[in-house]
Amino acid sequence: MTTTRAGQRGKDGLRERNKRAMRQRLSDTAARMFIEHGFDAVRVADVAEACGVTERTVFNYFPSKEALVMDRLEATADALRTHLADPTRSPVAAMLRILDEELRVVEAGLTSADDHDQALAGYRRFGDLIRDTPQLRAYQSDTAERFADVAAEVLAARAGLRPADPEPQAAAAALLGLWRIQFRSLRTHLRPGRPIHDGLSAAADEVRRAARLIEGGLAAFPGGAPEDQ
Amino acid sequence: MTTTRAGQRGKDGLRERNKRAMRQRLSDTAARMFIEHGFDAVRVADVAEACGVTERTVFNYFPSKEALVMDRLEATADALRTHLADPTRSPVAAMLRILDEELRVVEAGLTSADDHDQALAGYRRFGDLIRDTPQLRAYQSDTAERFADVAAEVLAARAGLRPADPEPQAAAAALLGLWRIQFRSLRTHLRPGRPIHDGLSAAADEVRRAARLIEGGLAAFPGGAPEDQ
DNA sequence: CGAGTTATCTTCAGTCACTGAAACTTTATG
DNA sequence: CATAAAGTTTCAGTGACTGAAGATAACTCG
Repeated sequence: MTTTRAGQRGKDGLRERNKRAMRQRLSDTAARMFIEHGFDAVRVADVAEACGVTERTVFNYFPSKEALVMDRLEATADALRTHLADPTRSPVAAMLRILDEELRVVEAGLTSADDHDQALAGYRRFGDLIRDTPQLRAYQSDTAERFADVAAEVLAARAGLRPADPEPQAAAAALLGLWRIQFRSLRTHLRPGRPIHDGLSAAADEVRRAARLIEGGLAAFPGGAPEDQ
Repeated sequence: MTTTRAGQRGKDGLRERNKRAMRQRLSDTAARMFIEHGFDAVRVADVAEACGVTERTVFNYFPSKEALVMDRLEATADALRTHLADPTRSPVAAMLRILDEELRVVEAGLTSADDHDQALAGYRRFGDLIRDTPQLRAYQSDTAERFADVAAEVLAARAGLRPADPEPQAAAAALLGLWRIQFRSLRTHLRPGRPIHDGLSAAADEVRRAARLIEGGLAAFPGGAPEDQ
């Protein structure tokens, strides 16, 4: 069994580099084409041809047409596992930390571009693509559900409960709500012409408002409960 | 334009009856076949053949293979619109009411059967089918997301906010979490051999525990926040 | 009841995502 | 360089889903 040497397995090597490059190229090309012509109007074979490979090769890299562009979400699951487990912060505080980190990633991506407005427009078009494509929204909500399962697991471990117990489940659902709110809020407030930092803090504000509500409880929902009884 | 007379449009008539019967027959047949052989092992054409119609006809009745068996969920959206809007109850109380109603529907369906254990086994197998079929889970979480949008809309109207505001969004996410918990809880506690009413109240208890948490706020999450600071 | 209108079903031909297997090419290793 | 491993292409196929045109059933009205 002539196997790969332990010293360089997994990282360097021309093979690995090519693979990462091709993966990125496929994803970027697909995003560009989907944005320009619409998700349904572009066949996987088209993306493949545009990258000079076979359709089969695309499916060797990505498990589905949707994953071609939604792959980026997968990073969040790790963040959930890492930060939610920290017992020195409340679950809501931990989630806010995760979301703030994502915000900073977005900020870095946008401000590092030559033309901020152009970068913003690109970000926004990608958001539009997701919003306008049922299959991508479905993919996203499926991902969110997996996130919720991860969160429930971590929270249960913190609290000495089982993941299937109602408290971690309910808490996970509420926390994942914050994630969605930030996503939606970014789409709302990040727009060309508006300063990036401005939009980001507007989004962060809305997330904080939501966080305050679920931290303090829906009993405080405006116009909600009859006070007495 | 010789159009249908107003007096009987939409309800009676042999045509409408046949249509409803065929729809039910397709759905039931599909559920039975999916449960027996697995979702992927049954082609839409198989379901069609078993019902003596063409594959094309199946797709005239249902927009997708998944909808063939997941159609039943759609009723819940109406309940959300109706009950969540009631301003005399808190959002959580209103949601509990909706969930309790669904519980009673399940109870009625199960206790009305000749053999309770058989009915329970059938219910459970259907739950297993959903749990074991990624495409059906995806369909369900997509449906849940639409529910959340409805809930956010209604809650925003109650509170004099816009549906996109963070409070209704966060509240809707938390409330929909309760729906999922009840679903999961029913699957856990409803099992052949256990009295139906027993399983139902166990499920109701878990939902109430979750409701208490989100009503009072995640600040009370066990082992959660450091008390001071 | 019979003719005409309309809704629905069937047939047919096609698109496209996705998969498995086998031949072939490129990269890594001794 | 020889050889193994990994990656790519080619090929052939499955199955969900769609549009269009013709056949059939059900409803309307005279």
